[in-house]
Amino acid sequence: MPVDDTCPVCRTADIICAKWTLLLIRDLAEGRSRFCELERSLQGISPRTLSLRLRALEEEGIVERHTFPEVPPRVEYALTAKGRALLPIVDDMRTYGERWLGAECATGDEQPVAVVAA
Amino acid sequence: MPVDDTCPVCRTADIICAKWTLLLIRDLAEGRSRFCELERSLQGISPRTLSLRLRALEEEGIVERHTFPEVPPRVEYALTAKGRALLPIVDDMRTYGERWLGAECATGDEQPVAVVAA
DNA sequence: CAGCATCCGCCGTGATACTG
DNA sequence: CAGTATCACGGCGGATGCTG
Repeated sequence: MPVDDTCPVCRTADIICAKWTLLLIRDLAEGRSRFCELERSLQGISPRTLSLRLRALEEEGIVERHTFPEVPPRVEYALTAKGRALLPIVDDMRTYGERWLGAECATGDEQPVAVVAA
Repeated sequence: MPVDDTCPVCRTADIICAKWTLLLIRDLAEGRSRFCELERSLQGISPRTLSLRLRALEEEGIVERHTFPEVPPRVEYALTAKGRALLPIVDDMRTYGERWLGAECATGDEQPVAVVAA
């Protein structure tokens, strides 16, 4: 069900549209790096799902995993350049959400502020 | 399972992350407006899903529906201002897809071009 | 042409329990 | 702490058939 593999928009969507993924990237960008830390921050996520997301993003080269051979074991995750390159999208989505999905603006024919968008 | 309703990023994601939605918005932006036209363009979509998407976007105020009382019936869809405000996000996703998901750039530590991002 | 109704299969997600 | 294994469920999306 690839929808359209040749479409760059879809390829990007395939990566970031899974549940929790955007939040995860946001938290990673904000400096959260350890498994339990992310687990707490993304309240409600199951360890299984968090693990799946982290693994998938790692395989995409969006997240880097650093293991420290200590006891107790410590693992830290961080965004790669490819991961940080997603942040403008996240920011745009935040801006859109704030402008158009803030409260009761569902009519669509009034623009709350300016829609200049450089 | 609202993940986080208070997060504008998530509210935006809830809208555009459904399957076909991004393609649909893109096609609408490119001028395609009739049901059968969209159905052909989004090859593989079922009329049910297209209808669901269109309705959902209409309820969000992202798409406007114009009915023409003719025989055979004609209906045209178009993006509202709120819908057009999504295009920067789509563009960013396209840009990201082209830069980072083009072919074999999954390592994440080489940036294909510049990552300036205004 | 532009849909809606129904049925069904799939898989993404969550819950829980266990391991190194 | 940092996960994995297993199970079960819910809902999305597809297929088909019919209507105005």
